[in-house]
Amino acid sequence: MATPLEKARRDPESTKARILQSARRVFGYYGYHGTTTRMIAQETGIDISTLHYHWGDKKDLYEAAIIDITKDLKQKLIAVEKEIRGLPLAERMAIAIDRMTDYLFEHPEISNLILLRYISKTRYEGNLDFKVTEFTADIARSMGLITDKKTLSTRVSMEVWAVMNSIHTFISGEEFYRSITRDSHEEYAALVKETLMFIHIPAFTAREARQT
Amino acid sequence: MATPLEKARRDPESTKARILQSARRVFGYYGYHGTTTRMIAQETGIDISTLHYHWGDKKDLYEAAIIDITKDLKQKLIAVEKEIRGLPLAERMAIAIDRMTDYLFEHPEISNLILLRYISKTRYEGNLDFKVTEFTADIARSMGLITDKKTLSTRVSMEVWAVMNSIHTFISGEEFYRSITRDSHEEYAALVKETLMFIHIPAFTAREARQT
DNA sequence: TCTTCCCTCCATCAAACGATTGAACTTATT
DNA sequence: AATAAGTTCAATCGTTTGATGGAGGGAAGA
Repeated sequence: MATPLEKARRDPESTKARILQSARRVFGYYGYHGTTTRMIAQETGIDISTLHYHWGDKKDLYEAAIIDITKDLKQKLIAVEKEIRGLPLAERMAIAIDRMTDYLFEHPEISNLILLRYISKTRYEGNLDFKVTEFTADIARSMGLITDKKTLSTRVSMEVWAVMNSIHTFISGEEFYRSITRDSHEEYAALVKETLMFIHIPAFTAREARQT
Repeated sequence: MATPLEKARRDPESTKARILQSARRVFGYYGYHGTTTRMIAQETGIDISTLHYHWGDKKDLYEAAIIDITKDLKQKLIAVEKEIRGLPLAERMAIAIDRMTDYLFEHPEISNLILLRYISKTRYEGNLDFKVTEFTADIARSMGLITDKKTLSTRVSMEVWAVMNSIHTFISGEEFYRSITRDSHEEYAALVKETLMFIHIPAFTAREARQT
């Protein structure tokens, strides 16, 4: 039994899937309350009632968008993990940062929606019980901080969270930051990678050096 | 000639100031569009029309709240800078992180509102031309990354931004994060400081060591 | 051709929202 | 006491918002 979301992910040309794509972008840009169903309908090029026909009410569509971006992000993380497996720590982190920033710059709404969920609250009680824990464990394993999921301490997940959020804030903050520096997107993206590697790699390699 | 905001900051007991305080909290918690003027009025314990009498329309109040938290943050940064001046880099950063996290945990709406401005957009064109540049320069000088404001490169301001945003995300994300780990506030705060120092200090001290 | 099912839009509703009006109340000044 | 200025609130206005009902259209099968 396929959920509506799974059907939409399989057929990206369908109206249902196009609504979801628009929803990701608009929700990511303006946040939940800053987005109206009319905005999403207009972005998709359809009537509001068509939107409600496919996705139910606004809250349902929002939650579908959240789950959708989570799946995309997880998929990407698994791909990156495959690529860096076995490499030395510094190299592993450098490649992971490079790939993830590239990917998130192409899909900034992922970073936007994730950060918005951390920071801001909707006025409706959301019933999305996120599996952030196992999600974090995936990254921790990928970074070589733990060997299996059972040993994930709060301290380690905190470190993983710091690295991920550092990337997300740079992606989400591009428009704001570039409005000050007047850099091009390419300059900004290069600067982001440099800075992320400069800050995050030394901490983890230094600890590895201490431990061996 | 005192602006309305300056008057409100001088007399914290006035209705006008109490509205501003409520506005900071509610805007910070729900974001601009997630906040209604009625919510702020109720939080303050007054009627909506009183709110409009003192602060004009919603947008004006929002911008006053932004300016207010910016002034508070700047004031705190100056105080911290005085405290750490002359100390070695690692110690300087450790104390700065300690003081800033303590302060922001007491006023989480500051972190919330700052991050929300980076990430999410309001549907109204904001005319707050922020002096983020000189703001960033203050911190850079405080961290000992530059000696005077003129030499602030984009790269250095990027590093400053990364550190500040790292703190902000941990402050703003407390509720979200603790809903998973079930830690107490005290445990969380200690963990945040540890993690922030673990990640951010090595990068800067390593570079200092290379340069001397 | 007729029927059925899926999909789309027009028209519309009730509730929520930002904002204003005008009356009443308080305080300070003369 | 009388006047004026400053402040508060109940009532209300016009608009936006989320959501729905019902009519129309087109494809597939009988």
